[in-house]
Amino acid sequence: MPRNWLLKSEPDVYSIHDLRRDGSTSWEGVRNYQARNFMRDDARPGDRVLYYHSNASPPGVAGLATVSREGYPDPSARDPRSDYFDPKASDEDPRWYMINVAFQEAFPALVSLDDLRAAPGLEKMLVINKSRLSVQPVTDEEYEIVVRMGRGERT
DNA sequence: GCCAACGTTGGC
DNA sequence: GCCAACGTTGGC
Repeated sequence: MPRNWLLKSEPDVYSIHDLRRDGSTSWEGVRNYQARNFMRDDARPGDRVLYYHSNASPPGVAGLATVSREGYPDPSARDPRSDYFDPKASDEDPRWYMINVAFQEAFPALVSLDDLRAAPGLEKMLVINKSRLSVQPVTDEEYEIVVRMGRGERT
């Protein structure tokens, strides 16, 4: 059974439309231990992804993706020229991990954070309460509700 | 191992 | 651009 995740990206940096253009991408640059652990330990190919635009107006879920590669060391942590360079990362201890994600679909209209807050069944979504976590698990029920909202289906 | 200082995230 | 929330760092 695939798991469900919500991944945040700032659309000015890398939006769902960039992902559609590229087909897939490596999710580099996550520098938070809880988010890292989810990618390193739990994410598997075939897991389902809600693609969330943060720092946007409005913020919200912009589409769907899938995990296309399980967690592996994030090379940007070892690259001194990268914005994501971490001098404490090493070959023996990569410290930071990333996954690959593949484009699935862009919603016809954004499911805004306000929409999420207002939707029955989403009261416990982490994005509403633990808004800073950039990789977070989503329950099957939450996933289905958000997908229906994103596709404009009536419940 | 505590906790103050600091840096970052992200909604507004 | 502001700033509250919160994660991380480092001195003790």
